Order: sequence, then structure tokens, then C-alpha cells
Amino acid sequence: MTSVQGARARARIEITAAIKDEARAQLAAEGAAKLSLRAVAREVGMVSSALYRYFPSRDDLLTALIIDAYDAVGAAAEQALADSRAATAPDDHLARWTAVCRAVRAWAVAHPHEYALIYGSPVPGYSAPQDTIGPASRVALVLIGILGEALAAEGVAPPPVPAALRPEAERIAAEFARDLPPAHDLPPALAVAMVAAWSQLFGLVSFEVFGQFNRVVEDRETFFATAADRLGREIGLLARS
Amino acid sequence: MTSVQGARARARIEITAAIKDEARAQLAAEGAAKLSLRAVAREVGMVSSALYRYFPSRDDLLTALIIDAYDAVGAAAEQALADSRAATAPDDHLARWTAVCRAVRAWAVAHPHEYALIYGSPVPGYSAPQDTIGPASRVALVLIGILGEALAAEGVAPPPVPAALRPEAERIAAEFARDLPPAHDLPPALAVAMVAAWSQLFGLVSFEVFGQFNRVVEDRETFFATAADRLGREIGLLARS
DNA sequence: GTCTATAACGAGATAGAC
DNA sequence: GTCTATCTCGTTATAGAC
Repeated sequence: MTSVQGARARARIEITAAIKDEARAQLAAEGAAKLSLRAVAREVGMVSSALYRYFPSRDDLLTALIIDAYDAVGAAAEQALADSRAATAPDDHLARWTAVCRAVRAWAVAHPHEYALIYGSPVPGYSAPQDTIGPASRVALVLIGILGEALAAEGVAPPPVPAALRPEAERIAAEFARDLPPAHDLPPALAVAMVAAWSQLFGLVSFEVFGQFNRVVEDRETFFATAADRLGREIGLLARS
Repeated sequence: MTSVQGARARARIEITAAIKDEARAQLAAEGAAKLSLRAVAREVGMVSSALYRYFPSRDDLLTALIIDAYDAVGAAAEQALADSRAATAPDDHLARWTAVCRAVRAWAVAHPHEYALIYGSPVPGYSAPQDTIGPASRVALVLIGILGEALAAEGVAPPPVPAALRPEAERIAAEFARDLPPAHDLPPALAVAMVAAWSQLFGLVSFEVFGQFNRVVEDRETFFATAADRLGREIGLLARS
């Protein structure tokens, strides 16, 4: 009994993976807007109606791909942080920040279509469900975690906040405190600076992945590494003492 | 004779505009990937083959929309610079920098679909021709112009360049010198810093326009203004003396 | 010469009957 | 699950109106 159920479950997992793989291939070839359940079904050798046993709708398939992509960058960021712990001095928070940034960029360059799916233009007619929020925040959580550690070790000096931005800064800090584990609490100045750095980091990545650096930047790895380092310093992370 | 030609030319301009307007409407509704010549023709009351008198192919229509969009942001940036000249002290280069940044953001927020067309995910199967390069650089040219002025007035202190980035910085500066009028020459340190700030600026805009700030940033105008100001300072623009 | 309309092509998507 | 009839698409050839 259990073996049959186990085999069924295994088959279901395999077929689900095959469907998603084919969908990812179509993402690369035609873009998210043209992702079609029928074409995916044809390619995996199923009839379109059979696909609905795995994904109730085209949007659900899209959601699965989006969650997978967010999880993949998130995992890359988390892995980079874990790896860099061994390679950096405990007080070198800036080095870990840049290591995570570089990992995000490396993943994006290696998976441009999945990157476009999550950080590019919204897919027309698709609105992301709540399920994507968790995976979507993994990268930010890693960065916030680094800042939290630096804060505890007095390794960060957040920049001053203009008076006009003060309410927004406090709102964002309160939001973090509400959604995140207490270890990730940040003072308002650091919380806003973090959000700004976060979006600027992805600005660098998007310009490279989307081709805006063509004919402009050649040594993109060095360019990015320098910019990420400056972003970390800008947020207040102190260089290694 | 001339009146006939004038009438023809006028009609041609009007019809071309109507086609592009309808195409823009479809861009908003279905996305660039699904832009269809037939649907545009149907909507403007023509038969699809007649469209080929105005645009030799679907890609040429797309190219026209892309150029229009680049020209629109570019014009907004140029206008913002011209306007801010009257409103700012001659030595306040930073104020003009932020004015231009805010104008770019305002245009993007007002025209999200056209923004997505030029700064979002690349359109699958479409590759931009050379004609887009000029319009695409207008915003960057405005920013470079501000830096050039600041440089001439000793109003900018570019950040140091790490040794590893030095060759790339010099390459970029040489590229600027080759492509741009001499008034826009920048030293290597300022040229790389400019490119980094440029991409980070659009990172802020893209995150807002593409919805990444949902549930994160509320007062987006203030948030952006502060970040743009910090970007200008980061690049070395000095606050007003 | 400049334009629009008809018709057609090959490829692909789609809906529904079976 | 299969098949078929009916859509859409980009594009071209052609013929006629102005």
C-alpha cells in the first residue's frame, strides 16, 4: 500500500518537475506572457487537460515558476552567506555583504529568464498571490540579517535620515519588526537605507541582465563588485578594522 | 501641388500617430510580447496589410514605440534640467541632479507600460536596432552634462577608484570621449561612478514601477527624493555651499 | 506614386464534439 | 484522450482607387 502510494507520489513529483522544466524552457524562448499550458503539455507528451491535474491554471503554473525562482536566488544568497562565514573575519560584515550581492548577480546572469520573471516587467494580466511573498523576501532577509549582526557588533554606522523621510523610516522599521524575527530588528535609519540599497543592488543587476550595459560596461564582474562594496559602505557597514 | 503633398503628408503623420497610439494601448493591455499588427489594424479601422505602408514589420512598429518612449523620458529629463536652472543657484549642481532624477521617476510612474518596454525585461525574439541607441542615451547625457558642469565649476569630488576597476574606468571615460561632445568629457573616476549611479537610479524607479515596493515603501516620492540626493552625493556632487 | 482592400500562405492556438 | 473545425497571427502578392 505505502509502496504504491510512494510510487505515485514519486511519479507526481517527477512529472511536476518535468512540466516546470518545460515551462522554464518556454519562458526562455517566448517569454512569460506567451506561456501556454497547451504548448507545455505537447512538449512533455501529455494532453492539455491532463496538465490541470498538476496545475489548476496557467497562472498557478506561473506562480510555481515565480516561487521557484525566488527560492533559487534566495538559496544562492543564503549559501553565499554561509560560505563567506568561513572565509571572512567575524568583524568583516562588509565582505559578507558583498559576497551575498555577488551571489545574487551570479545567479541572475546564469538564469536571465527566471530573473526577468521575478525582477522584470510584470506579466500582463497576472497578479501574484500571497504565496510568493515569503520566497520573495529571502534575499532581503539575508541582507537584513547581515546588518543585524553588524549592528549587534557595532560594525555599522547608519547614515542620517532627513526629517522628511523620518516617518517613512519609522514605518518601514516597524514593518520589519512586525514581520521578521526579533533578531532582524533594525533602527529606522538602517531600515530605510537597507531598502534603498536593496533596490539599487537590483538596479545594477537588471541593467546588466537586460542589456543596458551593452556597449557601456565591459568588465561587469569588477564593476559590480565595486558598486556592491560602495553600496555596503553607503549603508554604513564599516570596512574591516 | 504642394498642398496635395502637404495634405498627404499630414494624413500620413496622423495615421502613423493613430497606429502608435493604439499600439501603446495594446502594450498596456497585453504587453509587448503580444503586440499584434492585426489587432492594431482592426482597432484603427484598417486592414492589416495597409499597416505595412506605415511600418514594414511588427518589429519596426515596436522599434518606433521604443524610440518614442526613450525620447519621452529623455525630453522629460531635459525639460527638468532647463526648468531647474531658473530655480536653483548656479553652484547647486546637486539640486539639478535630483530634479532630473525626480522627473525621470515621475515620467516612469505616469507611463509604466512604456517604461517597462524600455527598462524592463527584453521582448523575446526582438533585438533593438542601432536607431534606438541615440534616444536611449538622452537621460544619461543630461546627467553627464550636469556632472560636466559641476566639474568645470569644481563642484564635484569624484570618489576614489579601486585599482581593479581602474582599467574599466578608463575604458568608459574613453568611450564617453569618443561618442560625446567634448563638453561632456569626464575623468575616469567620475565616468564609472556615473554609470553606477545611473543604473542604481533606475533600480529605484523599476522597483517602484514593477511593484517590488508594495507593502514595503509607502511615501515613495520622499523615499525616492532622498535616495536620489544620496546618489548625487555618492557620485561626488557637493552640497550647495 | 501612394494608398487601401482582397485574398491567400503556413504556422500556431482554441473550443467542442466525439 | 483524440480529432476536427474554426480561430488568430505575420506576411506577401495582386489589383484597383486616388
